[in-house]
Amino acid sequence: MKWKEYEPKWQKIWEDKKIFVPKLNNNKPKFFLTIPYPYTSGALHIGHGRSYTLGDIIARFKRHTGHNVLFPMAFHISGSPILSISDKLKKEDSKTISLYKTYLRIYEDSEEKVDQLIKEFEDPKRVAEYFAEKIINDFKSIGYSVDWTRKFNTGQERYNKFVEWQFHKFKDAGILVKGKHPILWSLQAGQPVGEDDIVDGDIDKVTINEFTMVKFEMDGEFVVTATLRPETLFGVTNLWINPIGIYVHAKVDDEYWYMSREAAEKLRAQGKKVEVTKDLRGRELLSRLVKNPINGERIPILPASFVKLTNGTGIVFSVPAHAPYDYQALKDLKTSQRFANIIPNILPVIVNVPGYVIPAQDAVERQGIHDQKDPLLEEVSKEIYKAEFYSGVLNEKCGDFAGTQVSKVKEKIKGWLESQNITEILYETSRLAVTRSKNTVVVSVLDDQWFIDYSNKDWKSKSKNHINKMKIFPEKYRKMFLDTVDWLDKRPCARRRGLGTTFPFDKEWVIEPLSDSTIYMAYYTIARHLMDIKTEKLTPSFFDSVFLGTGKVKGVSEKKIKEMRRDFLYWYPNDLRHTAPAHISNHLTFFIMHHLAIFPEEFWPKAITLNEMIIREGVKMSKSKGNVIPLVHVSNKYGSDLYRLYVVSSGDFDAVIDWRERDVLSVSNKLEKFVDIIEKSTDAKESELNPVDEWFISKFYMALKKTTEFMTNFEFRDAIIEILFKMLNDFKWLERRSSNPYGVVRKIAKDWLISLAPIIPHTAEEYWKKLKGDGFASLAPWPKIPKINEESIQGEEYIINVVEQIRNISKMTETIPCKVYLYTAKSWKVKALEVVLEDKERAMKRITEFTNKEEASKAIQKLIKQRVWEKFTKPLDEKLLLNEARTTLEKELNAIVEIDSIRDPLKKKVKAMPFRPAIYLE
RNA sequence: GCCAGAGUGGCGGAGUCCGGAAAACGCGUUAGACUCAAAAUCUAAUCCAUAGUUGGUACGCAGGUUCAAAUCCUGCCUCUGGCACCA
Repeated sequence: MKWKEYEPKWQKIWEDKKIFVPKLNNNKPKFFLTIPYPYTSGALHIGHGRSYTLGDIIARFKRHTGHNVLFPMAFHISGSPILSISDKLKKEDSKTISLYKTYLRIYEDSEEKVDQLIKEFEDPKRVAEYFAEKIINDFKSIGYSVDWTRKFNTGQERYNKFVEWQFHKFKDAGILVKGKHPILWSLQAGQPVGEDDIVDGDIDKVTINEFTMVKFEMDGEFVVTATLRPETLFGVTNLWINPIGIYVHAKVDDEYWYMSREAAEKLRAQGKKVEVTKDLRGRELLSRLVKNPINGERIPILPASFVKLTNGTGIVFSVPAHAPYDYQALKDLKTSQRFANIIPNILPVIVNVPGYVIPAQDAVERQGIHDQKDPLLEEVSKEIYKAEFYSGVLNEKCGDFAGTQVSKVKEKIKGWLESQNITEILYETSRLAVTRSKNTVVVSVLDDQWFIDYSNKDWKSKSKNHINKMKIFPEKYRKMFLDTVDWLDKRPCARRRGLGTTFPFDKEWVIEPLSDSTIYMAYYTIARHLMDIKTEKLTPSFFDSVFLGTGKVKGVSEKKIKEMRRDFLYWYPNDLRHTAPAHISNHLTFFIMHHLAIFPEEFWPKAITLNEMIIREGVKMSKSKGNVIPLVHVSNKYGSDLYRLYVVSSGDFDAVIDWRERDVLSVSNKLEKFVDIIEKSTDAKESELNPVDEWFISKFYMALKKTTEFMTNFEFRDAIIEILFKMLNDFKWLERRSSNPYGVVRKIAKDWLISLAPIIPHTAEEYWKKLKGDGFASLAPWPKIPKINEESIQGEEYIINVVEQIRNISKMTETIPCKVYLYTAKSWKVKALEVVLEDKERAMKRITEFTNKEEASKAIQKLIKQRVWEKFTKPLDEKLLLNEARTTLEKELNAIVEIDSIRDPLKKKVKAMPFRPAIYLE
């Protein structure tokens, strides 16, 4: 792996000569490329590297094609992860300590240094700084052509000022709103919890479900049930309570409610005033009658063991015709003496579903379920729910809602019930969850939450319009963007904890980490200037004047503002943003929509490209599996050019690629071979070209032509197959046929290097210098394609085909020939070929021009069937070609070759066709 | 559950947009060359049949449209990803 030797050298030279730090230049088109800045909580791995590598290849290719390229980078430190790392280290959480020790050992040799850093990491800023610095080195070691002079991190005050400006713009645009919002909350600690705080939160995600609480009146008080299917309220026959469960009687705001003890706690967390007046067992309420709030019907409270106290309010209403659990519980109760006379005996069907009469009963009977403890009930409930939701229609028992589909009317019914004061909302976690410090996770409702209101219709349609105009690659992701715009609603944009920018309109809040990273590409354009301006001068009107050309600025010279405005106008808009598809449903869509909300149209983003992830030996890389390859190991273990080449050659952007050592080795061998050929060619003398040499050069430029197109379209894999893998195969043939193969390569060596330079820049640079190329390979213009000699290609392919045919026959007959007879086609057949090549549609009409019309017609049909025009433009002088190639053929076949000999024992000569000589082996 | 994407040799995958000789490129396997030997490299073979440039079978399952379907349409099965406070 030679490249490992010269890679660091070139990285240093590039940096010293600042060749990737662009200056404003009006003689070239500009190209501004960004990739989301990395989050600096740990070491990056080869999967992250894939996106940055592909982005770098784009940047480099654009430089070759005459663009003035800006490719900057910065770091993200906002949000809770870095903060919680420091917290956990402070609390001496052993898991976190050992995880971070492993991270640090990637970079540090000495254990003392590791211990010292663990101590330092109790300050979150140190975590962020440390990894940012390491990531810069990692990126440099892969050869990324980044302009580092514009780097920053999202915790810096200057950047915070910029984000504040962004939020002022949102406020002006009226898309910043305030309201209630449910969040996951630690009951005992009284604070929000994130996924990383919850036990197994990363494996089994906890989400928030919205239950509807229905209040059933009983003597001026309420028995409160909870449900996910409020539309079934029309078919209620009774309530279910768990007889052995502990319930409470409590004053809730101004009413008295019965519910489980857990429910009381949850309600309190959700902002209700709850005073428990007494505890009671569920059985104490059995047989009592409550009033159905929608029709005044009096229904009994009955016992059921399936009712869970931790779920909802611990009391549910029973809809036996539609809920399998209810149906079964009722059936189980039939044997009970005590409730015999109050058990409802009709099952009111309120939803008509094709395929069912009484859905719950039908399903339970079909499955042969016998009691309410049967686990199959869970499955059956899902089946019924699905069937009713999609194909169910409410019937005449449902008042004004009769005749409508469940799926369409569900939300309406919910709203109606709420407006009638019959129901209230109860938020519930999707599963029971505890925090790492063993606190119960509940849902709390914040009532002063700030949102960005994406539901704005104009904004949505403007966004969709623009997305349709953008270049998105791979194209298949476009629909995902459009869908995201459709379902985006109000989204909380500030949080109670985490690093980042203080929310400008309420200092208790911090701007949420995805919302602070959507228009920062604009910040790059002026980042260098901002370094000499005092933070307090960076007011909203300062940014107005730089980015929008509107505000009046105090304390910053007009000249400076003008310079910044000029830089911004030069570089903006962002020509391309490259990242992973995982970001579509949030970051990338915000990126687009926020630009639309703040900037005029000429500054809206132009294009987005996306690439999938990397797995290793068939399995996902993850910390827990311990199979992660950190980016920092790449340059030592494989070398950067190999990594880059592997990333490109093993899959298109939208394919998940598999890092397999075996394949890496094979790509390494290819690269080695290429380096070897180029190396040898640097000393080779050029000589006069033979036909086979012409063939190779023509093939090269054909490949280059395709490659140029592939590179332009981001089809890097196809590009590398054409210009490297196929050319290496062709070189093998050249080596066998040509008297001076390396001299031939010498002729195209520089062009070959530049065509590969975006992908293997170090190798390109190294040999560019050896070949005495001008300046840097990284900045050299993309090679031009000369006129291609197609005949030389056709002639050589003809010979290759002849060899193949001879081998074929030899294999079939299992004979190794010592003499090979080749016969070329007769001249009238060559004429038939000409006729076909001139105009294949009219060929048969010219049959009259031949003496033997029947034979000619057969020959023409055969040629058409063979589609000769696809490979050849005109007849070849086959006899000449075969004679020229005779030595090669004899060497290849290890036999004597005779051309158009009179000896023809099997009468093969008559079978010869143009391009397909007849063959006889002896 | 909702939304999206994907199912092609022993394997990774081209080809699907826009229907027109499926399997490019790579891996693996087999044989040979070079080696004391191994690795690497090179040469050849790798769906079946065949003195050849030809015929047959095959692109998740079941249908449909068409002269022609991996490609378009309908239904089904399986897998993967995203789903909002996670960066």
